[in-house]
Amino acid sequence: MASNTEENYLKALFQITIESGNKQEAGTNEIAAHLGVKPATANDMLKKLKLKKLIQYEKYGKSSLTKAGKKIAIEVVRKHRLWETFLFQKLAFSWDEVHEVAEQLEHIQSKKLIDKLDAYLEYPAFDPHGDTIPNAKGELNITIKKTLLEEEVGHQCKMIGVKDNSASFLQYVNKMGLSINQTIRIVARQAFDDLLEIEVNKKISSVSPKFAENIIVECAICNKATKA
Amino acid sequence: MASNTEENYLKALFQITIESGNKQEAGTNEIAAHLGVKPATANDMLKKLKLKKLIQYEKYGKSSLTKAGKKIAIEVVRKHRLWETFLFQKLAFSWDEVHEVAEQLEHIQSKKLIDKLDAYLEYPAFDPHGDTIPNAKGELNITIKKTLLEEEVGHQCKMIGVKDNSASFLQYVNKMGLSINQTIRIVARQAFDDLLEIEVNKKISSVSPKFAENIIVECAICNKATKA
DNA sequence: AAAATTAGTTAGGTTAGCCTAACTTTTATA
DNA sequence: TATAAAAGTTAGGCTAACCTAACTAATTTT
Repeated sequence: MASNTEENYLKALFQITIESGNKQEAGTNEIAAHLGVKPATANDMLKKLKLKKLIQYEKYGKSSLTKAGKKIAIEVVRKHRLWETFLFQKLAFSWDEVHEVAEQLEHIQSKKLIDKLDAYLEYPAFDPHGDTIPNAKGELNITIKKTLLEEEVGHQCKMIGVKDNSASFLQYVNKMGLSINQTIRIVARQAFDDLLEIEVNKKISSVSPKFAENIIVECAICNKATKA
Repeated sequence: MASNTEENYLKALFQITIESGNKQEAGTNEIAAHLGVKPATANDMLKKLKLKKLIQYEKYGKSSLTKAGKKIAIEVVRKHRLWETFLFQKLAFSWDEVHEVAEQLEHIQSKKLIDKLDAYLEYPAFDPHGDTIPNAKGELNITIKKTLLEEEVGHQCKMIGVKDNSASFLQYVNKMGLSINQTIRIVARQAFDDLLEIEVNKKISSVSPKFAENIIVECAICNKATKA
C-alpha cells in the first residue's frame, strides 16, 4: 500500500509524463518543483519508489512509471476526478473550488467507496474541468478537450464543463439552454464579428467568442479523426 | 490546526468522557487503549495537547477537554456521522461498513464541504447507528438512543436506524412498513410471548423481541422526561 | 575543449508519531 | 499500614518526510 505522499509522487510523475507530454519521463528537479519540495527530498522518494518497483530510475537519469506505478497513479487520478464531479454536480461547488478539496479526498482508501461513488454519479466520462475520468479498470480514454471556440463548423459536440464559474456566467449558460452533456452543433462562424452560431435543442442562437472559450466541449468526430 | 492524530485523540477523549459516561475525565491508559497505542505514546500527545490548550492535564492526573478541545472533537464527530449518513443513504453502504470509511473521511478539512454535505442530506439528526449528529454550531442534542424493544407501551417513537444490516432483515423491515424517520406507536406488549404490538401508518402488527432489538428509535416523550 | 551553469546526489539534521524498557507514583489489598 | 498491583512517566530509539549545505555529474556556453 502506497502512502499519501507516495501517491502524490506517482500522480505528479503521471501528470508530467503520460498526460501533458510526449516524453515518457521526468527529471528529479521537475518532479520536486511540481510537488513544491526540494530536489533532495524528491531524490530520496525516487529511490524509495524504485525499490518498491513503482518507477524506473537510475542515478543521474530521468524517472518513469512502471506498470504497477502507473496503475496506482491512474487510480488516484480517477478518485480525484470522481470527487471533483461529485462536489460540482451534487454539492454545487464551483468549478474553481473543487480541486483543493479533491486533493484530500483522492487519498481515501476504499475501493468500494469509489466504485459506488462512480455508480452514484452514473459513470461520468469527464470531470468539471473537462478532463477524462479513468474507468474502474484503469482505462483512460484520451479525448481531445477543447473549448467551444475551437470547435469546427459543422461538427457536433457535447458540453462537458465550463471554465468560468461565476454566477452571472452560469446563469447566462443556463439561459442559452446549455448544461453538462448537452449536444451543441456549430452552425456557422461569422467572419465579420467572430460570433458563433450554435444549435442547441433545435434552437439556433449566437454567442460571443468570450462566451465560447468558457465552454468546454468534447467532439466525437474530432476524436475519431485523431485516432485514424 | 490540529493534525489527524491530534483530532483522533480529542475525539477519543470526547467519546470516553462526555458521551459514554458521567465522569468528565479519562486516564492515560484508557485513552491509549481506545486508540490502540501504548500509554507512553498517549502520554507524549497529552502533553502536547495541553500545551496547545486543547485539554486539561496534570502529571499523574486524568485528562479532560477544554472548550477549544471540545469544539474540535465535536466537529470531528459531526463530520464522521454526516459521512456515515451519506455512505448509508446515498451510496447504499450497509450499516456495518460505514464506520471504517468514515474514520478516514472525518479528517477532510473543508468547512464548506461539510456544511454543503449537511444540506445535501437535508440536515439529518441521526446517523445510521442512531447517534445524534451535532449541528453546524457544534450543538449536540443528547437524546436517548434505545431499541424498539426498550420503548415504553403507549409511547410514540421514531425509527432512526437499524442494528442488523443483512438483506433479509432489511427486507423484513421494509415489509413492516418501516423506514428511517417512520413514526411507531407501541400499542401493547404481550406478557405471554413477549411479542410487541406496534402501530405503523395506522396499521397494527406484531413483532418479535429479536426484531424489535434491531430497530433503533428515538422517543420525544422519554427525552422530555429525562430533561425535566 | 575549458569554464560556467544547471541538474542531481549525499550527508547530516528536524519533527511527528510511534515503540520498548525501566522507572515512579497512586491505588487497592492483605 | 505495608506491600503488591495498576497507572502513569521518562529516556532513548525508530521511520517517514521534510530540510540545508556541500558535493558531483551532465550540459551549455564561450
